[in-house]
Amino acid sequence: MPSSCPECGSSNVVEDDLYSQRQWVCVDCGSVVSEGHLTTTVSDETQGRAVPYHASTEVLKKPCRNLIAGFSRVRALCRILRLSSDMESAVVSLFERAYNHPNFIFVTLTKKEILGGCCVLSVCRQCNWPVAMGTIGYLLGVDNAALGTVYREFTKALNIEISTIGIMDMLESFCYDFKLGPQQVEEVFAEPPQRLVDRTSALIELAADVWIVTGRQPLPLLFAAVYLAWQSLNPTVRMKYTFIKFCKIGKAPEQSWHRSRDSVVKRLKELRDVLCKLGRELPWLRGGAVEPNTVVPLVDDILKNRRALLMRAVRNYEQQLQNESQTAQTTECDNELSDSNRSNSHSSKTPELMDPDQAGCENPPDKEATDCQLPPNHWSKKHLFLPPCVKSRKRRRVDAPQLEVTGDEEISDSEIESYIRSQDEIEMYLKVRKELKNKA
Amino acid sequence: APSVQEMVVEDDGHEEDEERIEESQLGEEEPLLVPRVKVAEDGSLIIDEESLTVQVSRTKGPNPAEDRDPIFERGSTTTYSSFRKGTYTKPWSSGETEMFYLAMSMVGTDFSMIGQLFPHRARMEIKNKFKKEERNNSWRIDKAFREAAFGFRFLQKINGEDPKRRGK
Amino acid sequence: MEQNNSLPPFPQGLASPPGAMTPGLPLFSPMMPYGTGLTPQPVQNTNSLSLLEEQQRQQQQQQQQATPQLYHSQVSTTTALPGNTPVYTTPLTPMTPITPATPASESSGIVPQLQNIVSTVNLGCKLDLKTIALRARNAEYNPKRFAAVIMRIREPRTTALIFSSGKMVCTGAKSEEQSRLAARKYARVVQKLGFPAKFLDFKIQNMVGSCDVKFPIRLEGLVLTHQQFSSYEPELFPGLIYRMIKPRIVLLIFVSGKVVLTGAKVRAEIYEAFENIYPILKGFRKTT
DNA sequence: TTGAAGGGCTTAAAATAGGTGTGAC
DNA sequence: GGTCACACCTATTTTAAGCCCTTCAAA
Repeated sequence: MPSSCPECGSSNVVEDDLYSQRQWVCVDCGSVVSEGHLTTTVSDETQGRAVPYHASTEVLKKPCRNLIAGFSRVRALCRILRLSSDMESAVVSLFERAYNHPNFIFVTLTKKEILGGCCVLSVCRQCNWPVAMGTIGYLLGVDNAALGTVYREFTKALNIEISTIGIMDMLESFCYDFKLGPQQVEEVFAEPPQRLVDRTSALIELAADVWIVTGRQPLPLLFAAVYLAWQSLNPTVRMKYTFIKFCKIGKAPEQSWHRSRDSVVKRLKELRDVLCKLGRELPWLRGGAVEPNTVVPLVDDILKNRRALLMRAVRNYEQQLQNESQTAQTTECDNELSDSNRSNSHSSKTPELMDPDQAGCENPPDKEATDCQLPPNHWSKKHLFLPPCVKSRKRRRVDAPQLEVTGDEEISDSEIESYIRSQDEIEMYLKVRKELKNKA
Repeated sequence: APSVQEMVVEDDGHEEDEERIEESQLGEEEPLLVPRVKVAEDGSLIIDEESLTVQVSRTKGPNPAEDRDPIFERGSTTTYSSFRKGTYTKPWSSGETEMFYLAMSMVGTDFSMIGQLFPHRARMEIKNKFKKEERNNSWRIDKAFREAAFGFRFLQKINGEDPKRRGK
Repeated sequence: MEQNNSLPPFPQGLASPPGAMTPGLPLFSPMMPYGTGLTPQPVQNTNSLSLLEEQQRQQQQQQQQATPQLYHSQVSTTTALPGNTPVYTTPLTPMTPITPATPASESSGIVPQLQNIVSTVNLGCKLDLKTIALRARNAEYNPKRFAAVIMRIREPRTTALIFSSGKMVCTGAKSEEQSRLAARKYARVVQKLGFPAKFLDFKIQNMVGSCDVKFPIRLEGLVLTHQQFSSYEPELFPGLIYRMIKPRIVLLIFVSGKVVLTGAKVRAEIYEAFENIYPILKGFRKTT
C-alpha cells in the first residue's frame, strides 16, 4: 500500500473500490496512486494516440510535473462531477492527447490546466452527462471566457466532435436539484419532481417556439421556467413567493442563482408576457384581462392548448395587421428598402441620414434622442413572436454621412499643424508631467 | 515546487479569495447538496473529504453514468462560475465631465496623463469616457480640440497657482 | 510627401456590392453562385460521420423538412433607386408560398455596410516615439503599457498605432479610401515633426461589415447542420461564430438576423461571404 | 423591495512589437 | 543552463446581443 501520494505528499491515501476497480486514491488531490506512482494514462484506451507519449518504458522519468499535476486535477474534477470510471479514463486519455498536442506545448500553465477542464467538459458532453461550462470554470477557478477560448481551440486542434448539451438535456437534472420533497418542505411547497420536470419542459418548449431561448444562457432560463412551473402547479398558495424565496424553499445553493438574478427576472418577464398573449386567446376568458401578474393560474390551461393557442394568436395578429393596413392603405409603403442596408446607388452616402451635427457645428445638436422607436414599417411589426432583441430596438445608429473620398485628396498644412503643439504648449506639458511625476 | 494550481492563483488570487469565503460558508449549511471542493492555502483544489465519502458510498451501487440514468446525482453540475472580471466605473458627474473636457483641451488625447489628473479614474475609464463623448457629443470633443489654446492658457493659470486642485 | 498621390486610389480591385452600384440595372451578383462546391454547404460528406453526427444529420433533415419555409415577407427585389423612393410594396399577406430555400443565383438584395477598416503602412524610417508624443497634441505614449504611440485624427475619425520601427497601423475608417487618406495624414504629422517619413506598402489588413437579413434565425438549428463551420455557446456569447472557408471570413450570426462579417482583405470578400450565408440563413428563419 | 437605466465586459478579425512565460534540446 | 521557438500580455478599431454590475428612483 502506498504510504503517501507522490503528487501532493499527502498521506491521506485510501483504498477505493470505486467503480469496481481496486485502486488507491489520494483524498486530497484526487490522484490515483498505485505502487508508489501514478497509473497515468489509460494506455489501454485505444484512442488512436497521435504521440505515444514517453513510451511505456520511462514512465517515471519523463512526464513533467505539470502533466502529472494535470492528471490529478482532471481526476479530481471527474470525481467531483461523479463521472464513471469509463468516462474518467476517457478524460485522462484525452487530456494526455491534448497536453502533448503541438498547439498546446508552449502555452501557459493556466491554459494547460483549463485544457484539463475542457477534456472533462468534452467527455461529459459526449456522454450526455449534464455539466454546464460554468461549473467547470467554477471548479477550476477561471472565468468562463478563458474556458471558452481554450475549449474552442481544443475542439479545433483535436478534431473533437462539437456536441453541445442542449437546454433540454440539462432540464431534468436541474429540476431534481430542488429539494421539494414532502420531507424537505412544507406540504404546500412540495412537488413531485417528475411533475415539475414535465411542466418545466412544456414551458421551455414554448419559450423556444417564441424565441426566448436562442442566444440566451440556459441556466437563468431554467431557473425562470422551474419557478413558473412550481408556482403554476399550485397558484393559490405559491403565487406570492418571489423567485428568491422559491430558491430558498427549494434549497438551491445561493451561488447558483445569485449572480444571474437579473437574467432570471428578465426571462420571467418574457415568459409571462408570452403566456399573456396566449392566455388572451383562451375562449372562455372572453373579455377578461390577462396580465403578467395574474397569468400564473392560467398556465395549466395555456400549456395544455399551447399549439392551438399559438396558431390562433398568430392568426389573429396577422388578421389585425391586414385590417390595419387595408384601412391605412394608399399611403406609401414599406420603407424597408430605404434602410441603410439596402442597395443604394451611392451606398456610403445614404442621403436620408444627413447628419445635422457635423463637425464644425458649434451647438449641441439637441436632436439627440431622435429615434428610440422602430420605424413604422419595420419588419418586426409583422410578427407577433420574435426575439425580444428585435422588438426592443434601442436607438438606431444615426450613421454620420461618410465622406466620400478618393484617398488622394490634398492635405492642408494647416490641418496637420493643428495636431502639433507649439513651443509654449510643449513646455507647459513637460511642466505638468514633471509635477505629476513628483507627486506620484 | 511549482504546480499548476499555484500559477492559477497568482493570476487571480484576489477573486479566489472571495470564492473561498463563499464556499466555506456554503459547506457549513448544506453538506449533502453539492460535492464540495476546498481551496487550500496554496490555492490548490481539494475535494472535501466528507463529500468524497458520500460519493463513494453512493457509487457502491450501480453506477449512474454507466446506467445512463441522468437523474441520479446531479450535485453541482448546474453551479455557475462567474469569475468574471467586471470593472465598474462610477458615473461621471457633470462637473467631472466639464473637467474631462478641460483636460482634453489641455493635454489632448493623452489619456494616461488625463488619468493622472483624475486620481480616482484609471486610464481605461478616461478612454471609455472619450469614446462615449465622441459618440454622443462629438461636437464637444471637436470644440475641446479647437480650443486647445484656451485650455493651454487655463492650464498655465491653474498650474501656476494650484496645480493640485482638480475636479473630484 | 505624397509620393503615392498618383497611385490608383483603390488598387485592390473595385467590387460593386451586388446590385448596388448599378442603378437601373437588374440585380446581379458578381459572386459565384452558391452550390459550386466551393462554399460551405450543409454537411453532406458521409466519410467519418460518427453515429452521433449521423443522427444529428437525420434529425436536422427532418427538422428542415418540417420547417415551414414557406412564409416570407420578402418580395421580388428590384433595384433601389437613389433618393429613397420605395420601389415595392410589401404584400399585405405575408403568407406567400415560395420555393424552398437556396435559390442559387438570386441575390439577397442586401449590401453589408463596412464598419471598420484596419490598414498598415511603413513610414520607412526609425521614429523617436518620445518626441512624437511630446510634440503632437493628438498622441499618447506609455512605453510601459504599450510600445506604440497612439495617435488620433478627427477626419476621417481614426486612430493609429505608430511604432518606433516606422510601421503604422490605422484603424477605424469606414472605407478603403478613408483609411488611406487617414494614413497619409498620420504620415504628414510625422513628417511635420521632422522625420523623413515615406508611405510604403499601404495595405488593407482587415475589414468589418454588418447587415440585417430582417428575419430571426434559429441558431441551434444552424449549429447542427453546419457544425464544421460553427461554434455556438450561448453560455459565453449570444451569437453563432461561423468560419466560412471560401472566402475565408468569420461571421457572427445573431438570433435577431443581424450579421457581422470580419476578416476580409477586400470588400468583395465581405459581399461574397454574405451572399453565401444568406440562403443558408433563410433555411433557419421559421417565425413561430 | 423592486425595477430601470447605464456602463463595461464577452465574441470575431488583423496588423504592429517588446518583454516574458514555457518547454525542448 | 543557454539557445531556440513558440505563446501571449499590453493596445487599437468596429458591429452584433447578452450578462452582470452599480446607482437611483418609485412603490
